[in-house]
Amino acid sequence: MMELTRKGEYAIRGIIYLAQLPPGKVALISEIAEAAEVPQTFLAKILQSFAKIGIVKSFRGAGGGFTLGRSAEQITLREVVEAVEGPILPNRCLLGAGSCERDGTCGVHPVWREVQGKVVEVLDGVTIKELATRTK
Amino acid sequence: MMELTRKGEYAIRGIIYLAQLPPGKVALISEIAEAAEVPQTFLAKILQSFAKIGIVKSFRGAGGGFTLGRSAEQITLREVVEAVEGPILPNRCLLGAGSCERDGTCGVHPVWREVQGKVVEVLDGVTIKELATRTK
DNA sequence: TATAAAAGGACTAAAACGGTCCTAAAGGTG
DNA sequence: CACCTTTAGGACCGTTTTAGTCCTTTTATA
Repeated sequence: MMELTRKGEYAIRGIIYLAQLPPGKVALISEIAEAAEVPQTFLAKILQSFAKIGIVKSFRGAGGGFTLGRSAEQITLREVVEAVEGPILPNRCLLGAGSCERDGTCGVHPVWREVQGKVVEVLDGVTIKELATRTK
Repeated sequence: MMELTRKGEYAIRGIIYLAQLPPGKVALISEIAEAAEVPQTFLAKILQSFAKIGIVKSFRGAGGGFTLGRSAEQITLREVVEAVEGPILPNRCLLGAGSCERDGTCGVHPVWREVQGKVVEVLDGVTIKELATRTK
């Protein structure tokens, strides 16, 4: 249970590759995909969605490509994972207030909240910078 | 991300119901399903699989039904969840040794291991007994 | 023997996953 | 301006997982 999808895996690999580049360098999607060993068109979708929320910047046309949207130490693993997989949410109950009618009566509720808290804490504590320097 | 499936949700509800019964009482699947508000045939499958691994005991024929396989304080939430959803595994990497060729080079690996550890710790720390007394 | 359960197996609709492909738009270059 | 390069967007698609249902068989009781 709780498995990261390929999409998430690919997203992380791609972003780490970008973080390992000399600052300011623009990388082609083809280059990133090859280096990260990820299907190119699939990665393109992922990075396009990242561009929308500012995690990466994209440039079209000749000389275009992708860069990180911020410095690597300002991007957390949590951000990347949530951007692609949605919020860390071990149970639907935890969504909005009232999203679970059993809310008051269900004793499992606080357990899921704790799990959520721990996972968020770990993923928030890791930056892409750290991952980039540790990897490879 | 990391969402429990309905199957997992139903399994927990069903087992909590059993834990709330007077010790030794045998409950019909129809009774459990109704009380836990779970589709009966679906819950039947779940409890049947639990019977195989001893989390519950089942009895056929008239007067039959289900009971807990052990006392509620000896069943952890982790056990129930893993029985139904498989092992807590935030990333495939963590499976067997060598299941991930990037093993040595990938800096994300230890993060997933930490996530796994925290989640397991929380779920292992909660017994069905606790949930049963807290619920309702 | 009839009846009351659970057990097992086959089946299914719908959603999510893991992509591909094609066209359009935007930005450089001669 | 025309052409080329590169990302953006949308449609599509096969496979797997989810979330069940239904029918038959086995086991136990009365």
